[in-house]
Amino acid sequence: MISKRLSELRKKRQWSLQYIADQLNIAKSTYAGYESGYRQPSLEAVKELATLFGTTTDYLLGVTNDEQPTIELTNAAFHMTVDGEPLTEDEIIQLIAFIRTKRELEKHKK
Amino acid sequence: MISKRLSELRKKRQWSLQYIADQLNIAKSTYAGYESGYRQPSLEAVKELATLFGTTTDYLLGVTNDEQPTIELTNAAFHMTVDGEPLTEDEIIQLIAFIRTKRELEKHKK
DNA sequence: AAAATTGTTCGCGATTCGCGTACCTTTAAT
DNA sequence: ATTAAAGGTACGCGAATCGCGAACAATTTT
Repeated sequence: MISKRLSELRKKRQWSLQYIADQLNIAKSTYAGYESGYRQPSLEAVKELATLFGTTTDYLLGVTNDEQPTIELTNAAFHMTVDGEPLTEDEIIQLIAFIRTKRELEKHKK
Repeated sequence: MISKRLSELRKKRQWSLQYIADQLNIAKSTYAGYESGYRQPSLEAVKELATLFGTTTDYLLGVTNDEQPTIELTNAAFHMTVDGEPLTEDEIIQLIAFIRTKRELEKHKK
């Protein structure tokens, strides 16, 4: 799974194997091994690759299929901030209501 | 890092080494090695551990420090949904404005 | 078409894995 | 209090896997 993800991400960015190897300070053949599935990257390498590609380790490992995670706001199983300030329970509720109301209005406009 | 995280999460849940070992189908000593730092789990094991603990691999690996990720809404580097429907760019902008305005009003109320 | 860059594969030595085992500590049962 | 059971820690062993360098093919650049 990770080999597929790495290969996709690298090609999308048009980066060479050598470039990535240089960024992580590993041999080209080592990184090539990750993509071919011949080798598995260390946990440390996985972290660095996620950072380099601007994605999450969950995506690289295939825990999730979203390169940028998708968040369902009605499941408050996570924390949100605006301008660094955490949202309160109430604010989240109002926010969801705001979106729902707006959508309801749009629907009738048609 | 991962050893520290695993240890914390397990203790918080009051699970035994054996219990986790059974869940992942590995030897108790193998999992114990993860917590002591004597061994590193395979990528597959990391995935399963994240699922078992209901957290993310990013947290286990120390990419993030939030067991439940914190999302800054003004960085739209991710996707959001309400009732399964993705939010549009505009909706996000309005939503942030909504929160900011509300906070501004609160401030003056005091 | 020659040179340079990129990508693929593989053998080697070194490292690290997972397991079983042994042992100590803590908890539960009698 | 004594014993049994369960939880936790440490380590040796054989097997598996790592990272690297090297050799070579494929592609791109000059």
